[in-house]
Amino acid sequence: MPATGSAQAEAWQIMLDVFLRQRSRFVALAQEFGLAPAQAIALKHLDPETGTPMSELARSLGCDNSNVTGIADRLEGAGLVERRPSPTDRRVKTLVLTAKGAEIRAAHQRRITAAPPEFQALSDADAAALLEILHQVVSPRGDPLA
Amino acid sequence: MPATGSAQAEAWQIMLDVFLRQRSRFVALAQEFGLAPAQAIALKHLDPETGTPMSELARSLGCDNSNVTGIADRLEGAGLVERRPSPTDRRVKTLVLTAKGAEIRAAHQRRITAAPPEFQALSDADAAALLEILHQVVSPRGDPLA
DNA sequence: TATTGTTATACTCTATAACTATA
DNA sequence: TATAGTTATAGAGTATAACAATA
Repeated sequence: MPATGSAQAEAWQIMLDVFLRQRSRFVALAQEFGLAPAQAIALKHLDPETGTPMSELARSLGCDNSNVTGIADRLEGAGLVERRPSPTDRRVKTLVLTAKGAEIRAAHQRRITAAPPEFQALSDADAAALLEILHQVVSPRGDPLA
Repeated sequence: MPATGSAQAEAWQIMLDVFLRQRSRFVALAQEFGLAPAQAIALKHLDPETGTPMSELARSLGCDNSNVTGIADRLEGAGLVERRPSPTDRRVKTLVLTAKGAEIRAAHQRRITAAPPEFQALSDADAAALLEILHQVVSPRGDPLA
């Protein structure tokens, strides 16, 4: 069923289609690293330098604090993160990547950010044009699509 | 951290970013219709004309048959689908949308396919160019990104 | 009073394995 | 033998509500 309406709407609908088709790929890739999908997303949101307070992670993930407790439990159980008390606020626990966690996070990021063949097949000119247009949609700074 | 490497890879990485940002939107939208995320995706995959055999739905969703049993239970409990025996194979049950299910499916599709403001803001020329390039990535026929 | 993290509870999604009824 | 759907079981994600410690 072809998208009807403006070119803007049609483009969006194709993007939606791409999302949907990538879903199973994302799940399978996370699994390759022994991660459940939410765990992979959580790892991605952890600051590799400073670590990230649990409540901040909850906000990044758009979920409840109580949910993060369980995700952190499992990541900690797998030896990928560590709960560290905040020096400035004794209520806060900061999730910090272990060496193993940092390694897995980086490897997963490398794999997931590698362009699929269909993107690699674009001509340089098309890729450059695509990049420029996407930059308008997701402006480098600011709150794109938020 | 800016994407490094080819324009192809950079474009892909921006697409990934858009996916991630849409996640919570998708969940919230499904919830507006009283649907869990997987239920919304299942509804989308049901053929509104003929209905869809449960095992075919399992393949579309990339999950096990046993999983579809539960999803179908809940959709049926909500009065959105009906299990109907196949006339040609007595092992098969076809999931058919009820009137209410068809309505909710259509309304949800209308909402989710509406382009976000950032896409609507593209110039007609940019939108047309984007559309053309995306068509190369997801070719109208064939197995894009599969 | 408000926030952080936890616990308890409940529901959904998911897979595996065992089962049935068909084919 | 193989497939379609179910059931049982288990683990993961999610939210709400209640709680202790801290701000």
